Amino acid sequence: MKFSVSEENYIKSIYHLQQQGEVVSTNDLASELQTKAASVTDMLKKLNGKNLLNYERYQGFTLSDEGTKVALSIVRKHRLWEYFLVHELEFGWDEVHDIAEELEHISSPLLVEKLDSYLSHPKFDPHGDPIPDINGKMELRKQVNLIDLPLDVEAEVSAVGSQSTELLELLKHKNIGIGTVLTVLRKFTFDNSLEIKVRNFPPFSISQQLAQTLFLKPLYGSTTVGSISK
Amino acid sequence: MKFSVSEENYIKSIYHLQQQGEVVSTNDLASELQTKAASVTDMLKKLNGKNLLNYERYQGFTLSDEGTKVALSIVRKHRLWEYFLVHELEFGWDEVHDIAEELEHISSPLLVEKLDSYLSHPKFDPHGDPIPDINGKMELRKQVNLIDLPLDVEAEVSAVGSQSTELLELLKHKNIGIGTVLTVLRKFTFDNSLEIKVRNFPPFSISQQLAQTLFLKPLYGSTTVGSISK
DNA sequence: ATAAAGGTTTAGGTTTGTCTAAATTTTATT
DNA sequence: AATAAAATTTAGACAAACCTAAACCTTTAT
Ligand SMILES: [Mn+2]
Ligand SMILES: [Mn+2]
Ligand SMILES: [Mn+2]
Ligand SMILES: [Mn+2]
Repeated sequence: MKFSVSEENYIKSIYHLQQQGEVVSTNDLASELQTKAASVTDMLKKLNGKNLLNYERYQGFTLSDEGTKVALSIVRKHRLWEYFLVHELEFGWDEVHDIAEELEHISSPLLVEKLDSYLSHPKFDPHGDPIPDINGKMELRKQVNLIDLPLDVEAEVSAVGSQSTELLELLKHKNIGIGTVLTVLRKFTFDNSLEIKVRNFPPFSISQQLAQTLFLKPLYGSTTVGSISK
Repeated sequence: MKFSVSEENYIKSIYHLQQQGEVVSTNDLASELQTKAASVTDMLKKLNGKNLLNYERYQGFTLSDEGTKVALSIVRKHRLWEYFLVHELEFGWDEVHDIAEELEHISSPLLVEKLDSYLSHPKFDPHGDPIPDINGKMELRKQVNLIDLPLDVEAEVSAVGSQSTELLELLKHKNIGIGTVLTVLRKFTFDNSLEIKVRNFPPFSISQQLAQTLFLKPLYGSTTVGSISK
């Protein structure tokens, strides 16, 4: 089955929203896709007609098994292309999202598999998110939100919770990226800000908003499953 | 200025038709794009409104300077991606046209330039066609049609006149590709077929239809400018 | 020179994906 | 339980890119 760019973008967005809160609402999807609720309803009818959704009027919706398979294949393409752009073409990890948003719709399955081999079957994209294999299986990296990281535990930044330019600009300024190793020195309850330490830098502080978008993998033990971004 | 996939496909097709016969007709463009003349007229009005064409009702049309610039940038992307697919991803040169037909519409100019660097600024695509540089300039390879190649002159296949699967299947069967060096041993006037010799193979014969789609670069001297395919 | 043929454009529709405004259903509040 | 608020769907329109059929030019042939 072949889908339009629009259909694919809807399917992928539903997939991402489901990662957070099980059932998805019309308004949430509209705001995710920067469109209007009425347009979403139209598309829901179409996708439901193609058996990609579990959908009951007024009750929210989720992807069917078939829909999930389609979503995972788009996510696979998106993350493989991001990996290619960063590791082969030398883009910055903060520049690749919009380009991958287009490349993910190229339809050749053979292309995807050749690209995957060419890149030696990478397991994670440049934002730390796992790349589904051809069957939709992917590694679940054990991640902790920075907010939940205990004091003095060394951990490596492994994912960021959004790809907004604003966030990536701030991370660049603070010299934080995927792979950065840090520990939390203090937590301030007044504003939930954190004092953190990165090797070779003096300690500095991070706002609650920023900490909430960072996911880390503790270097020794201490495992929790966290949420996952695009 | 940003154009839709459809607009870009029209612009590129007009460019290719112009390479053959100066002014382009509605019907020719319709058949090139596998669409109907009425649809072509609709699009001509649109492109003309954007100053991409020289168009007068009933009189045919050509690309304006602006239109030519747009066309060359799409051709550049198409051929760079084909080069990438063949030389990096190990596709056969007969498998890449349709994928490049999609990739050529990815809109990031930075991506194109990074890809060009990554590939070390190739000058010709896998079908022997020249790749325009960022300013639209490209090498004009001196080519002769196989029909016009004198007897016993060694020449290298440098371009094929179409990308149809049927043609490429036949070329594969005969072990002819870009780079193949051959000489013409005899010409038969009855059916215009040719007896040719490729190094390490016994002589074999080629039909007029096939010879007409092959363009070659003589290895010593003997220069003519030939036409150019996609 | 006129008529026929061929090529091109216009008129009027369809599909896809979007929108605003109005109607409907669900959920929250008193 | 009734009402107000919020979320969702429906109704009706619109632009893009197609289509068929009919009308309109241009070219070719008698
Ligand atoms: Mn996309
Ligand atoms: Mn990513
Ligand atoms: Mn194309
Ligand atoms: Mn080519």
